[in-house]
Amino acid sequence: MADEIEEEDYRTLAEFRFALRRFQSFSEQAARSAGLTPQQHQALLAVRAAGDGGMLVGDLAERLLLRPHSASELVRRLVEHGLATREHIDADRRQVRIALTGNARSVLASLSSSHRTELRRLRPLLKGMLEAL
Amino acid sequence: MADEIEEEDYRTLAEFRFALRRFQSFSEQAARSAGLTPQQHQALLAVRAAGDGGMLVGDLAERLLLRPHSASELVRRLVEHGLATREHIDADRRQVRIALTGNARSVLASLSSSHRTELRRLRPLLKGMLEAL
DNA sequence: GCAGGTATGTCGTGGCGCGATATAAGGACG
DNA sequence: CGTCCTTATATCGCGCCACGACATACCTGC
Repeated sequence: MADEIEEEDYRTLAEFRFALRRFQSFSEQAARSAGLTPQQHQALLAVRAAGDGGMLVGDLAERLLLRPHSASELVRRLVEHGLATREHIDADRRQVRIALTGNARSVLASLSSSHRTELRRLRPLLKGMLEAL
Repeated sequence: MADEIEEEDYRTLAEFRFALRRFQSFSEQAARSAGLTPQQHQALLAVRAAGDGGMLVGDLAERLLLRPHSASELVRRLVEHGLATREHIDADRRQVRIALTGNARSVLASLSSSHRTELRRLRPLLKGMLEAL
């Protein structure tokens, strides 16, 4: 498909993936140091980014590219760890609104700050790799 | 740490992660359609990018950010699926050189081509997100 | 030639997403 | 206002994969 791939293209693709893995490895380390699994961190970020109205379980599934029932399990683990609360909404009592606890917001603020710093550090590298494709 | 994170920063970080997940979801789909797990795809790419000399198990671990024994298991699965061969090297018989089979090279060429196309498609989006950080 | 380090491999475990299935609530329509 | 279909979330068992702990083979300094 498309045109031919040359030796250098393989190297470029491999380097790009290596850079992504390093970022994700940084992120995973940071999350675990904060007492979260990487998925829990992503869930907190997604909910927080949705704003004060919070987020429904189905919306979280959509943002994390998970099946709804997997998002449901993830939310259950968040609640177990005191990071989120669940609440049936009145308009449609099948739906569940997720809200973050104060502790979760605090942990996420710290994680987000270090992530922004790391991403700014990696930005030139990543931009260079995107050029090379 | 660093300075304060605002609402918009959360949204930016969340959007960036969402874009990464979409790329990885694309990649995972492509790999599975080609009969590979995502990790197997990454292993093939790393070995191929290392050039004709092939790659040692430990080098693969380093590039995939895995523990050496996890890379060893990954290579075992590659061999099981007819995607790679293993060979002890003469200079140091503890070390194992990995080489790709013709089938693996063929599958990887196709995957790499579609990945390059997809990455070029995503490039403007990703560059925009890097700017926004 | 052996003590200790290094490269790879084996085995059992745990976390997480999924498929299949369940529960519960809303909606359409007679 | 019951029947049936759809939607939103939840439960359960399973499979995959990376890991820790440990094992094995081999190299290397002294």
